[in-house]
Amino acid sequence: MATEKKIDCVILGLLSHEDLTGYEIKKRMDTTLKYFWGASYGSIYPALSDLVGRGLATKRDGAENKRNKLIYSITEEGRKYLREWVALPVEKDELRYETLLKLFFGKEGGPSQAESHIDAFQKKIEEELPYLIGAADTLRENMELDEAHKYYLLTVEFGIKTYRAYLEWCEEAKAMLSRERE
Amino acid sequence: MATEKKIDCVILGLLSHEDLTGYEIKKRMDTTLKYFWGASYGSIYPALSDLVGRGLATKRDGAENKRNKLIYSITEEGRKYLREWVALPVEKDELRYETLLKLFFGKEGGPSQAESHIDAFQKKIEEELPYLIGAADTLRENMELDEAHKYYLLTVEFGIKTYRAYLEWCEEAKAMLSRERE
DNA sequence: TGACACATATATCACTATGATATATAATGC
DNA sequence: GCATTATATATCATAGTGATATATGTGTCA
Repeated sequence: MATEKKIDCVILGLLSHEDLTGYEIKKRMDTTLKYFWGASYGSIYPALSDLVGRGLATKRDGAENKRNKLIYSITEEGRKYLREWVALPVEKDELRYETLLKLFFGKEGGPSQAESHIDAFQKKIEEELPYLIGAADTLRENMELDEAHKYYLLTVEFGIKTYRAYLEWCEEAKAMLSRERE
Repeated sequence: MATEKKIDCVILGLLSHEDLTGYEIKKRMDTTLKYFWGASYGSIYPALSDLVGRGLATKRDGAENKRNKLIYSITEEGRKYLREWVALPVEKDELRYETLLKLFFGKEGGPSQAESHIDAFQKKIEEELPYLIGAADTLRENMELDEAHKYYLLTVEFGIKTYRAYLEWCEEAKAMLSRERE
């Protein structure tokens, strides 16, 4: 049980809250989870078939419309698997920032190029931060509606905290670069 | 030129500073770069052969000892390739924190389990932060020795800033969980 | 009402990278 | 002298990405 595929665990986690199609799972990944986890269709759909094959999820036809909609639910086995995985110690926390990689080799392009990479990074963070703040407000207002909300809020506050630190760093980094340029 | 393999770019970046063996490249990855990038032997060795095949690096025998030591250098072509990649806009900055994923599904294990995941995370950060602070001090003392040092310092300061934000979050998150438990 | 764009929905595939493992030698410690 | 650790290269099954193909429903505006 030490080598769970992460994709299985994320999917089961999402299914533990509500029944979902593969497409909806991808949407959750691209909105709610994207700040700390990601997944592509190329892993989601095969994983869903596999989970059904292992009895951790079930598939039913969303026959209410003409679309080829397949709705997945978690089974008791699946919940057990999820609980066991959540209880295990974390294996890896990984940050993979191309911005920092390019900055590390920034000598190649010089200070003004480095600054424009920082600018682009800063702009992206500034755009995303309001969504995180909005999400935190919504969750705080609806804390009592679902026990899961307090855990969601924890991860959102992590995002807000780090994004604010990023923005501080952006200003300091740019100041340092322009100071050096004189 | 829009779909460079990242592994090629990191290796060329490291080789732009000094000649290295595959083993030494891995060591740089596991120490200096690990805070924002990673790579395994399984990608480094094949990439080195490939870079030589494409004329972006050269290989020579480190015959000074009996070990099968192969030393790689960057070529002019390789430097050009590196400069072009550094100039291109960043494609992806990705955070993949299993700690946050488990916390997001924290309802499954309850508050005390969530707290112990936060504790483990906090401990790891507290252990690593002094190294980053030490690295920043060393770099600041030797700024004039190498033009690259100011870019290295930029990435180290990013690490320090975010790690401090992480530690603040840990305390707040644990306080929130214990408040909720009453 | 027809046409166009966009969102929904599933599926597959070439390719990138990981993580584990195998193999062997040099250096270090006791 | 022996064991352990560090150095060093290489390979492979597996996980996951990103792009692409295919097709249907939905909104809109002329």
